[in-house]
Amino acid sequence: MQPFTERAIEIIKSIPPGRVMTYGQIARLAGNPFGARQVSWLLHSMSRVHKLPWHRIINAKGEISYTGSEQREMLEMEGVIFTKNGKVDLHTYQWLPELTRTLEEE
DNA sequence: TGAATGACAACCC
DNA sequence: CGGGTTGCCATTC
Repeated sequence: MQPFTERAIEIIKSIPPGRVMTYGQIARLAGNPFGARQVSWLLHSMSRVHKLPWHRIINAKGEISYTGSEQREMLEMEGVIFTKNGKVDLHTYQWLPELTRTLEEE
């Protein structure tokens, strides 16, 4: 298992409810600036054994990629509001592990 | 071993 | 803003 994978998993697991992250964001934090695709691969591959909040991972456009799942509903259930375009306001809901506690304290 | 694929991203038109 | 193209990386056939 590569460090990238482990770190990515750690990051994903650290995403609190009602928050989302983009593939690229995770990839960079995990050490692979261009590993956005590996994150997606990682997700549907590892989510089987690991209990990862895969539904909190969306693309850079703030939209759901894997339509055909209940991802959207799951997020809405956690308090994420979708625009009429079916997108998420990243500026509001994107999770930033770097800053954390300071900003997100309500 | 080489080619194709993927729950993406950035860029260009 | 939408659609098409290119780039990057790891996995699978």
